Amino acid sequence: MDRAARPGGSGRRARTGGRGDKPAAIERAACEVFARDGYTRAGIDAIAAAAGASTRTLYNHFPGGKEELFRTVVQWSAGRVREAQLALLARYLDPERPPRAADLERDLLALARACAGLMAESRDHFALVGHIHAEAGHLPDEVFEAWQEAGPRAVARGYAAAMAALEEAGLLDTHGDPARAAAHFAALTSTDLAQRTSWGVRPLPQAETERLLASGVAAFLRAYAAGGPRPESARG
Amino acid sequence: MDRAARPGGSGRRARTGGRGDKPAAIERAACEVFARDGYTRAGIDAIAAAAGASTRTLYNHFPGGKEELFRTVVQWSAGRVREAQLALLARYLDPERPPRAADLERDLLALARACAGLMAESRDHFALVGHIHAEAGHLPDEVFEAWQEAGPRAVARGYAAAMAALEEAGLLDTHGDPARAAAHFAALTSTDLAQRTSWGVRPLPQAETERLLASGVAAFLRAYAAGGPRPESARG
DNA sequence: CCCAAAGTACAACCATCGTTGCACTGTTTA
DNA sequence: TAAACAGTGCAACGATGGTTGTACTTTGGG
Repeated sequence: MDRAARPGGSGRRARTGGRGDKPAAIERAACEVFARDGYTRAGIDAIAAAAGASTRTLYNHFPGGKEELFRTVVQWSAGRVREAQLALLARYLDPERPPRAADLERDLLALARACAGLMAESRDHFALVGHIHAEAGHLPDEVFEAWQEAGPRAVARGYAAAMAALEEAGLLDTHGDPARAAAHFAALTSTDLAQRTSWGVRPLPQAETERLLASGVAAFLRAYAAGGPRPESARG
Repeated sequence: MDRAARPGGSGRRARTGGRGDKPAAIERAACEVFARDGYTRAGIDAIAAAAGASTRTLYNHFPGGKEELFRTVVQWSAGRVREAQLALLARYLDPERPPRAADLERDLLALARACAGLMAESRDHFALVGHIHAEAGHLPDEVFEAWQEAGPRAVARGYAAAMAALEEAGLLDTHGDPARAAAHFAALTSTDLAQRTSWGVRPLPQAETERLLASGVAAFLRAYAAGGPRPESARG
């Protein structure tokens, strides 16, 4: 944590010296390597090499070794992506200004597309998530809990709130459970996509992605749109 | 493969000797250990010990070592569970005798429950699936392909056919894509459950499972039921 | 100039692990 | 009884990999 503020410098140059911030470089590299190889297969040497640092420097900054590095990276990555996801949510489903009914599908689709785009950008993060799930049985409970709280659960709460707001605006009928509706929206868009691409590892053609998202949003609206008129894509 | 028919015995006792079939025991044990630990973390010694065999015996039956053992176990497990899933599908959604409209939700829910039960029984298999996804980048493409063909894709085809049959019977409107409808059914029931339990590794209270399945089936029917009367659970 | 801090290269230690060879023990079959 | 064979215990090899100590270089500031 708090790598920004450290003893020694009142800000002049701190330790972000000439050739860049080593600890940050190590974290980035560790994220890449852990994402690609998983905890067990990932090698300290590979991480250090990817960071352009020596093994010794790595241990100087992360005395806890591989384990501390993994915990740090997981929390860091989860936080980063959570913020990005919540930002997208706020951008496409601003609770202050709910869309008109006719625009709901368009906005949800834009949101789903943006999430898919984020997934493609944050390939490393989502690959890491896959490894976290796979190794769930070997992670200390507190680490798993901390990750879930910092990442998925926080995002889920955000989506639940957005669904509740849409219901408030008369656009959705969540059938009494906004959180469930949010989970179903995720299942019909992100989750399916994640599984098909093995958490961002295997590519999926653009056209297929598009169809997947469109049909997911359409199905969601058929299941959760408020009583009124059916969405456009329900024809036929 | 073909462990049943081997040279040497015309069937009397073959090699399934007094203390049980070693190769089968090794496969079972390997499935357990690979499921629990993943490919990299799993140890040959641990597998041999769990099978009640010596390391040497293991290598006598699987000269390809760890890799061959993994490939064998993946195919074996995928085949077993695929058959079980298709059997459940045939039992609860017999294409020959589609249910009456009023019973559709009941039958789908029974199917989803049965699948969840199978997931709980085949904990090892689904944990293995998690590891396969996580290690997708390190598996030879042919292995990954073979697994997907022997498992998920075969099941998906079965579900798509079932959805088409239900549409034929006038019970569903798949909106032109039975395969997509099948994927959405899976996403709203199994997939969501799988993620919540980290592929069967982490437990989920019975009541929560039940609510998850019921709401998933209900949402699916709201999205895909044929024009007629809304399902019972759609009452606000 | 000297010091302190950060970084590096190198080597070594220790543990784990996949794999193999070997000698030995049973049990079945000819 | 001897041959054949499944199985075992044991030791060893080679490789990998996490970790640490040490001595050396670089950089910036008093």
